[in-house]
Amino acid sequence: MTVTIYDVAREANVSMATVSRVVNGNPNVKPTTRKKVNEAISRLGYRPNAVARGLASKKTTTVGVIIPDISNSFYAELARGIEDIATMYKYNIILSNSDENIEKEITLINNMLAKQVDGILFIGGTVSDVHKEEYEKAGVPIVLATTYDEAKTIPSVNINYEQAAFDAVDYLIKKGHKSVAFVNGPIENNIISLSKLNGYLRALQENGIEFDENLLTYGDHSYESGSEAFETFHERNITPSAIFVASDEMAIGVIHSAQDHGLLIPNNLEVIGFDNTRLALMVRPKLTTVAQPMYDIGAVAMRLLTKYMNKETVEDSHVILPHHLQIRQSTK
Amino acid sequence: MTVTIYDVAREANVSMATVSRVVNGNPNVKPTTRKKVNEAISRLGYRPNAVARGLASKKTTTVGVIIPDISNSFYAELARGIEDIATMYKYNIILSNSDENIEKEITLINNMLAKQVDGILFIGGTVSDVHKEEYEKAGVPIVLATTYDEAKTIPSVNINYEQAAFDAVDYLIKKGHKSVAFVNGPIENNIISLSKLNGYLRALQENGIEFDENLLTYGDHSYESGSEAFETFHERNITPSAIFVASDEMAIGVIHSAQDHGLLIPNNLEVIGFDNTRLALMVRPKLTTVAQPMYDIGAVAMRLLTKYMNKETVEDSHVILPHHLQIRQSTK
DNA sequence: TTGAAAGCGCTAACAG
DNA sequence: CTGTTAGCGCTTTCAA
Repeated sequence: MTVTIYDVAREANVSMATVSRVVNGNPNVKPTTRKKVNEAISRLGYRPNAVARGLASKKTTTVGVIIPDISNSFYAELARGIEDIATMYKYNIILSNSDENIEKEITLINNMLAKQVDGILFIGGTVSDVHKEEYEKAGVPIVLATTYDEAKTIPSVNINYEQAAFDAVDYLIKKGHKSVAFVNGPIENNIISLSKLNGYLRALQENGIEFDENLLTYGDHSYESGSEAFETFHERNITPSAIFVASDEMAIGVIHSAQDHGLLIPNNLEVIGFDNTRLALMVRPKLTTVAQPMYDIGAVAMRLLTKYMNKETVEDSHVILPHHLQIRQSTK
Repeated sequence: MTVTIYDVAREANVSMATVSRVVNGNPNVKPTTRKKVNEAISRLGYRPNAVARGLASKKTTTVGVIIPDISNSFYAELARGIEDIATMYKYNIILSNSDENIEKEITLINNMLAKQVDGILFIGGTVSDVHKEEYEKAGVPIVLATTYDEAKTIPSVNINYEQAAFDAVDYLIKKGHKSVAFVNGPIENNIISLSKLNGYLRALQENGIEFDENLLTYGDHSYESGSEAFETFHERNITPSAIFVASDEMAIGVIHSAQDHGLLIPNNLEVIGFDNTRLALMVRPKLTTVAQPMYDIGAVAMRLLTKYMNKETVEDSHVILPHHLQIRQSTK
């Protein structure tokens, strides 16, 4: 039923080794022989069995991608970058959602390792000691994206989140705002949210503004939690003139909630989001936001992983991609 | 270096067959033996090699998913449904983007087949005769989602797109609109867009309204193309009082463009979108739209595929999931 | 330039 | 209940 390398060998009157050589593009094959084999291959409709190949060669040309949630447009964009580069380098991707749940993550890592992936891309989430242990005994290269381990021992691709948050808040303060609120993402166990917080704090400090904890609240990056965040400020009886929000979707929630309270954006309230997802352009007023090159982060991370998998020497194992403040209509 | 089933067998003083049995949960193992083996396994940190297993058993517990574009939130949501069910049934997913490009699709199918996937999920795109040929010689089950083949020989999961479009347009007409415009998606080679067009046409006909080709235009489902579509109507010097748009993102483009022309939504113009993506709730006015259960389509398609892979009998190979008109603020 | 042969790590009869 | 023995389809020395 299935045609194997033996069938081709017989059909072409050569040994299976020769067939293997032509299939793998080994140059040590006489052109005549190569032609003969290729003809046999197409005549029989032979398709090399990647599983057998993987077993024999110990390479599967498959990488595991652990991503928090593919239905989140931020990660979806990242995934596209990963996949495009993977395809370019002839790798396939096994994609799994972790929901940033440590147990799931560990299970996924083990599952992927069992499938003999040649490398793993770990997106978002926190890198705990448990992860590190797994990675050490993994025996395949790992690259992190939009996250990093505290000790920075694992290669990673990120932007400078601290600086990015600083830039946004500093911009607001420099425009004269004295009370800039901040709606951050979940901070427990999240090194990225922590960095953003640090950037916020530093911007206050460098501008001689004292930190007011009433101006800080948290959401889960959803639109709804953005609305709730604004309500929280409202209930606290504080009316910031500017709000920096840790993601676009939440920022839009904040804006709509503010508008429901009769505020005009940006005249009564200026808002800056984070990520620069497609969403930022699809709302009115268009959202001013910290632009993060999501596709590129995925692409660069995958490229980095290919280097490790090919045992190329890597000059920079901790890539920081540029970010910028994309000014639009939610700020004056 | 890597610990194999042999190492475990030696460590536990049993044969490799016995180890294989306990690893695979075969009941024919004396509890004492099982315990002994399990201890050896954890002592050695043994992890079964799925590639070797796949070669021997001819099952990889991996399915291929061909999707137009994972960065598109519609497909991303669908992918999440697929992945969740796949995980539930212990399958992994190899995910690849096709951009609805036939050549890529064929390449992907062959690549996945080479990797010995146990089944394939084909999302969106057109199912041509070329596809069918590939599928026939594939030897593994295929399920289509948000598309179907003309002859309906391949199992599929969809909503009734014709009826869905009809419902939206009929709703508009019944409200008194005499000229309802339609911004459709690309129609060449796209059976779904075609169905929507048929639904639009039928709604006109059943309500005794003559079709006016000036009221019909096309976009590529992007926000920008939605804006352009409205401009097209404007240039044609026609001012529909209601527009049905084949996707939410385009609908929002239409709305913003209309607003830029001074129109009030929904007072001067009513708009209905399609899909009910998260987006529909994140704009003001909130978008009235045809709700399509994206997650469920993915989930059901994956479930259907598992049935075929397990050779279960399937009662209904062409699943039609329910849709409904979600009324919000972009209609009166 | 080609072939023979030994695995890769596991499953699955078949015996016992 | 357990062990023996063939492969699964391919890559990869090693010889020739």
